[in-house]
Amino acid sequence: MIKCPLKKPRWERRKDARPQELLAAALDLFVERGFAATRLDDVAARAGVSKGTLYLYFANKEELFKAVVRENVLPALGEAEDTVGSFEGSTADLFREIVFGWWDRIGHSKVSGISKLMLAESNNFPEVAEFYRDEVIARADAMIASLLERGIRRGEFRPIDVQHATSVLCAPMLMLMLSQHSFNCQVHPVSPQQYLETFVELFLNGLRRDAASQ
Amino acid sequence: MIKCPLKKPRWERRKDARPQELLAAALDLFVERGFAATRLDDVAARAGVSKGTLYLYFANKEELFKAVVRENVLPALGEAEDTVGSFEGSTADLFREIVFGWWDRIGHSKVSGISKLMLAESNNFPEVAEFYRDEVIARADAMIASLLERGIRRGEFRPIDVQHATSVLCAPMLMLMLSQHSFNCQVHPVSPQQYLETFVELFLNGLRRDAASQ
Amino acid sequence: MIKCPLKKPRWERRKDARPQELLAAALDLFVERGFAATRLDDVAARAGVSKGTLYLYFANKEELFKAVVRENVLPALGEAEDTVGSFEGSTADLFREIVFGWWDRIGHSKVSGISKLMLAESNNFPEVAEFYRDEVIARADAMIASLLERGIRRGEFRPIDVQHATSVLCAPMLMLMLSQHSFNCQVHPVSPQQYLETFVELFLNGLRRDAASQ
Amino acid sequence: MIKCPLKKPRWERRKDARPQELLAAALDLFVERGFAATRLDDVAARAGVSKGTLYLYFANKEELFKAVVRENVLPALGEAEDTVGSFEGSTADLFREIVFGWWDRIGHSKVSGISKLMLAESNNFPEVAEFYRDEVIARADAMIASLLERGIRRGEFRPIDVQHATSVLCAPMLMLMLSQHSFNCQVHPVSPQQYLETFVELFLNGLRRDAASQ
DNA sequence: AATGAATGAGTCTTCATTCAT
DNA sequence: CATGAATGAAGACTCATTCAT
Repeated sequence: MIKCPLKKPRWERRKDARPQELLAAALDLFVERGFAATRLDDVAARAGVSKGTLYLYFANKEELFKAVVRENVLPALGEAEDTVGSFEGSTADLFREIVFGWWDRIGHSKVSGISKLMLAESNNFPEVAEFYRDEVIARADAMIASLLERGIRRGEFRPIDVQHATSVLCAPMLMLMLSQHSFNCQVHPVSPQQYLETFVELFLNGLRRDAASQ
Repeated sequence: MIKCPLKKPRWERRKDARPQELLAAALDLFVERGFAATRLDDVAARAGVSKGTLYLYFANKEELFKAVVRENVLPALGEAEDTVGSFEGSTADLFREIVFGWWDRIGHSKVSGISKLMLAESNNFPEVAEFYRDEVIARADAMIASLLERGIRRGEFRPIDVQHATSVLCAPMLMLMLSQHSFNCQVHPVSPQQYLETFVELFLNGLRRDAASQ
Repeated sequence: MIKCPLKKPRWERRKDARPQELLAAALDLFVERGFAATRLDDVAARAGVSKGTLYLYFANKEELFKAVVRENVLPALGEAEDTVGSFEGSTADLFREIVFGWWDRIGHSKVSGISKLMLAESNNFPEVAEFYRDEVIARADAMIASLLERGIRRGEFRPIDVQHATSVLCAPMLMLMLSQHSFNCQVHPVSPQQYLETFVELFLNGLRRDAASQ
Repeated sequence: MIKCPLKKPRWERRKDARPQELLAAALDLFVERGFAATRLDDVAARAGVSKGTLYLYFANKEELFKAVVRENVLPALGEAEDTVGSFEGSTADLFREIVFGWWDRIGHSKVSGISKLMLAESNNFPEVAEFYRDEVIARADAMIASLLERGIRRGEFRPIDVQHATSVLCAPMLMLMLSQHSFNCQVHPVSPQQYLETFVELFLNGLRRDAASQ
C-alpha cells in the first residue's frame, strides 16, 4: 500500500495543515467582527470544515483566540525585541526601524485588528485579557521603554519620564492599527506611510518652529 | 383620574425625568460592557423601570445608543469648537486648553468609554457607525485641524501636514480614553495628568535633546 | 379600568399558574427519562410554552429540578415527620401508617420516580445530589430511625442496630418505587399492596421482641 | 515483519486480549457514570486504544454494554443457580450462602453498578432493558423464588406468597448495590457486612415457621 | 404611560458514529 | 487490524423585541 512517498496523501496533509487553516479563518473573522460576535460556525465554514472539527484542535473559543495570538503576534514581538537588543546605529534610526518594521510585519496586516479586539472586549473576557496583557502588552511596553532608555543613556534623547513617554509613544501606532479596523477604515482617510512619517518626525522634533531649525 | 393643572401628578413628573434616567443607565452599561454585550434588561433594571418602558422612549437599541451620544458627547464638542473659534492667546496655550478641557469634560468621565465602544463595534453596527462618524469624529477632527492651522498661520508652529498631524495628535488622547476602559484600566498604569503633560510637551518640543535647549 | 373582580384576566391567571404548570411538566419528564435525558425544550412544550419561558421562572435545569423536589417531596416528608412525632398507638400501627401513608402520598405517584432519578444520576450532578441528600434522604432516614427507637423504647421491638435496620427497612420501599419506574414497570409484576403487606408482616415478625427469643 | 511461528507477535497477542481490555474499561466507566453519560472516547482512552478500534469489536454502544453484562454478570448468576440446585443443608444456611456469596462475587465489586445503571436508564434504552430483563432479572428472580419454595417445601419456612416475598427479599440486596454507587457512597454510611447480617436475621426471623405462631 | 410575560432565533459545546488511510 | 480526523445532529442557555393588559 505504498503511495508516492514524495507526496503525502491528501488526507494526512490536511491534518497537518488544519490548525493553520483554522487559525487563518479565525484571524479573519475575529478581526472583522470581534471576539464575541464571531461565530465558531463561521470560522469552521470559512476553513471549509464542520463545526465539530474546530473542537478537535482547540478546546473552546478562548483557546482558539489565544492560539491566534500566539501564531500571529508573538513571533513579530520577539523579533522586535531582538532588534532593540542588538541594534548598533543611532536610537533615532532604531526608532524608525521599529516603527516601520512593526508596520510591515503587523500594522498593515490583519493582525493589527487583534489590538482593536482586545481593547474593545477585554472587560468582557477577563481570562483572555489577562493572557493578552501578560503576553503582549507587557512585552511591547518593555521593549519601547528600553528603546527610550537607550536613547537617554546614549545622550541622544533628553531625560524624560520613560513610563509615560512609552504610553504616549505607543498611542499613535495603536491608533493607526485601530483605525485600520474601525468605521470600515474610513475614519481618518490617512496614508499610513505619511501618518507614520509625520508621527516619527513630530516625536523626534516636536511641533515648535524653532525646534525644527536644527 | 382628575389632574391638578397647576402641579403635575408625580407619575407625570417622572415621565419627564424618565429619558434622562434611562440615558444615564444606558451610558453606564454601554461603557462598561460595549454595545452588543449590554442587555436592555440590565439598562431597564438600573433605571428602575421595566424592559417594556425602554421601548416607549427609544425605538430600539441603536436609537438608545444614539440618544446617549447626543446627550453626552455633542454638547462638549460644541464647547470645544467655540473655544478654538474664539481663543485669543498663543496656540500652544490653546492646545493646552483644549487638551486639559477635554480631559475635564470628557476624558476622565464615563463618556470617554463611548469612544472605545465605537472603535470596537463600528463594523458590526454600520448605521450607528455612520451616525457617529458624521456627528462626532468629523467634527472633532475639523476642530483639531483648525487649531493646527491657526498655529501655522500665526507662525507658531512649523508648516506641517495638517491632516496627518491631526490624526497623530488625536491618538494619545484617544488612547488615554481607551485605556481608561480596557483591561480594567490596568494596561498602562499611568497618571492621566502626567501622561497628558508628557504628551503636550513632547508634541510641542519633540524628543531630541537639542530641541529642548530653547 | 375595573374588570370583573371575580375572575382574573386570563393572562394574569396564567402567570400565577405557570410555575405549577412547568413543575408538573418537569416532574413528568424527569421521572420518565431522568435528569440528563430530559430536554428543557420538551418540558416547555409539554407545559405549552416556549423554551425561553422556562428561564423566566427557573435559572437553569438544576434549579428546576430542585423546585420539583421542593414542590412534590418535601411537604409529604414533613407530614410523615409530624405523624411519627405525634402518633399515639402502637409502633407496629405507626409503622403501618407510615408505610401505607407514604404509599398513598408518594409511592404510587409519579413522585416516586424522583428517587430513581437521584439514585441513578447523583454521581453525575454533585450539586443536585448534595441538595437531595441533605433535604430528603437525611430527613427520611432520621424519621425511620426515630420510629424504630420508639418501638424499642416502648418495649415493642427488640433492641436492634437502629442505623442498619433503618437502611434495611427503607430498602423495600425504595425498591418498590424504583420498580414502578424501571423496565416499563414490568420487572416485578407485583401488586404493590400485597408487596407492602408482605413486607410489613415480614419485618414486624422479624422485629418483635418475642421473635428474638427462639 | 517476520513472525516467529511458535510465538504470536506482540501485537497479535494484544488482539486476543483486546476485547477483555475494552470490556474492563467499559465496565469501569459505565458503572461510574451510567450508560448515556459514558463517552466511548473515554472507554477507548482508558483501554489505551483509539475510538475507532471499539467499533471493530462492538457494533455500537448498546452491544458493548450487553457484552459487559455477559462477561461480568451472567457467570456469577449461573453459579448461584447451581448452588441453589445442589445445596444440601438447611434453607436458612442456603439463604446465607446465597446472600454472602453474592456479596463476595458481585455485590461488593464494580459489577454491582450495573444494577444501578439498568434501573436508572432502562426506560431510555428499551432494547438494552429487554436484554437485561430476560437475561438477568428473570433468572435472578427465579433463583430466589426457588430458594423460598425449597424452604417452604421442607417445612423450614412458613407458607408465604412466594412471588412478593421474592421481591421483598431482593430489595435490600439491590439497595445495597445501589447505595454503593450513588451519592458517592455516602448515603447510608452502613457497613455492608452488618447490613447484610441485620437483613438476614430480620428476614429469617420473619420467615421461620414458628415465627408465625404468635 | 407602564408593565413584564412570552417568544424564538441564535450560539457554544458535546459525542456517537463513519471511513479514508 | 488499527487509527483518528471528520461529521452533524442535538441540547442548554441568552436576549432583543413584542404585545396583552
